[in-house]
Amino acid sequence: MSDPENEKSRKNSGLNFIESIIEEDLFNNKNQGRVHLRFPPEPNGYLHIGHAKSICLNFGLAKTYDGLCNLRFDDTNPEKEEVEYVDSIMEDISWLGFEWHDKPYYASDYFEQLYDWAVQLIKNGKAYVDEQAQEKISEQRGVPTRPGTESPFRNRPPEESLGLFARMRDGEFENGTMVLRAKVDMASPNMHMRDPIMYRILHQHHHRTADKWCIYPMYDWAHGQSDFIEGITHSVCTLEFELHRPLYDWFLDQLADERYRPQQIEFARLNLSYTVMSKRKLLELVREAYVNGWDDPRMPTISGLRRRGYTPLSIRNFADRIGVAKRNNVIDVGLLEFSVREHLNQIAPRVFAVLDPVKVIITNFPEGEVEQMELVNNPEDPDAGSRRVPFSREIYIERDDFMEDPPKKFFRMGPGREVRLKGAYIVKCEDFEKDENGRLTEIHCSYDPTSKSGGTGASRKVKGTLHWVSVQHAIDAEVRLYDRLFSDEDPNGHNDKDFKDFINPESLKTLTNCKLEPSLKSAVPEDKFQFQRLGYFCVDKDSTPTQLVINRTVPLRDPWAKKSKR
RNA sequence: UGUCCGAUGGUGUAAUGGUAGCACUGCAGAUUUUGGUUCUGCCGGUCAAGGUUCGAACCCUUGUCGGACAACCA
Repeated sequence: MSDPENEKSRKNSGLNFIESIIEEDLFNNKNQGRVHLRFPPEPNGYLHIGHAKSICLNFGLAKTYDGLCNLRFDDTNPEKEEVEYVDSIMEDISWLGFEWHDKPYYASDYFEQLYDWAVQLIKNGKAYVDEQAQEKISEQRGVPTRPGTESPFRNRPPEESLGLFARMRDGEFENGTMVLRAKVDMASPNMHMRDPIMYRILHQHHHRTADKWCIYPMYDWAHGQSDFIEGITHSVCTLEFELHRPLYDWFLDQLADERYRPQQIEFARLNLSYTVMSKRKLLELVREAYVNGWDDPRMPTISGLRRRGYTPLSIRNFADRIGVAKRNNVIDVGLLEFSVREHLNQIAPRVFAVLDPVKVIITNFPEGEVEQMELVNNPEDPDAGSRRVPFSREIYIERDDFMEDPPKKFFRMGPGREVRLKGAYIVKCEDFEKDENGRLTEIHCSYDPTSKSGGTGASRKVKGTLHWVSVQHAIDAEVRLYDRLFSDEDPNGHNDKDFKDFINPESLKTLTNCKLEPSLKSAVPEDKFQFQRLGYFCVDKDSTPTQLVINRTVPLRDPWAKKSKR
């Protein structure tokens, strides 16, 4: 874990409900006082901010209770899973700043053990092979309000099931012709207890076990037993598995005794406003090219946030702040933005960048002269030092920083108005030029030579301070401005519409004529800056040695923009 | 008309029978060579009704509302 000093001090208030459970268990010396968690992703997609909540929870719990946390790939469905995803998941967890215990674990490593246990269940009359068609089984399962009916194969002799199960494994049967079912209770009000399927036949290559298996265990059978094998004490998952818990416990009843037994605990998943969070929907955005890949900076994926310029600490702080509970929640995406700003404010060097440049000529400044202005790199960090920024007769300022007919509260440049060029001189607008379309092309100013930063005339009050870049020293860049991907707070919340109907057409604006101060020349991908007065930005991996490409992570808070919009 | 889970300011989350607090947001002000940061203040909440109790957000009852469950997905 990097930079623990910056980490928010843990728990100045009460415990969350999972911490309460763990402390209670510790007090009772349950499981010999061990605390062992696990993060169990299915490698069928990229990790997103919702997973980050779970990662921070599980690894964080292990850390605070001096326990362990495994990374376990829940790879029991070869139809959807790929090594590409395994790799990205490991990269993302490491990047977030967590280390898994020992090595990456895989549910697929337990296939043999799971098979043996399944055989044991059959022998004990707790499981049977069902030869009915899928539709038949589904029909017999009934509905939540009505009990199901038993399969005609339910009470076949264990020897018969044993033989069939072995032949299933040997590949004698086609996909979908047979399943192994647990014999629980077809009349249970809990659908998951109505003789759930433990194994299905799937003649499918697996990314780790290759073609060794043609039967694969279902989630309910694989997951709890994997926890059991790994010695997991607290199996933390999301709310939708609540109804699975009786089955989780039922399977464990067949194998475990009171000396050690993992416990499933469910918490409410993260929902973010203006965002979709399901892997299926994110996949859809990628496949249908609404975004440019899983790591598109507009994606709520960890890799997208990384490319956007988020830091691991900012995400961890976010996870701390949102808390953990069982009620459904929607977190304002603004809280995530607050968390990056908070961290970037501490660490990001300030630089000058003009995104929409307009030329200013300082008419009384000597032609050909260049002054090196000393600028502080980060007022929040005295150790960040300072740098020299060249100033000359022609500079760029932001088009937005000039108004021909400004309102009284506009503290920037306008005809006859004085503004300070940050770190340089106070200038006064004497004149401006426009083209035939009325578009501003050039501003003429005079400067006060005594007003140089630090000089005698510099202390006088001037309403506005602008950033600037010297024309002859400027480097060009492409800057990508991102906005939320969806224009609706809850893109999933409309029964009559698809979430993609709410994609924000302005979620990406590309600016190609941006001017940066020369110190940015050596910047490399993932370098982060505050473009003074604009926001936090980072260098994108699309940059080339001759062309910088820069992403806007998040704009600065801007009360003026908010006010002037009204 | 089943089972399970949940309900505290706009959004989250604490208080575990004893002053409803914190964060984000919003609003107002101070500081500021970033309309940033920082600082100060303000607005704003226990789903409802009964019950237990000296005392209830917390315990009990009933109701209301919301969510989850009917893949050979996880």
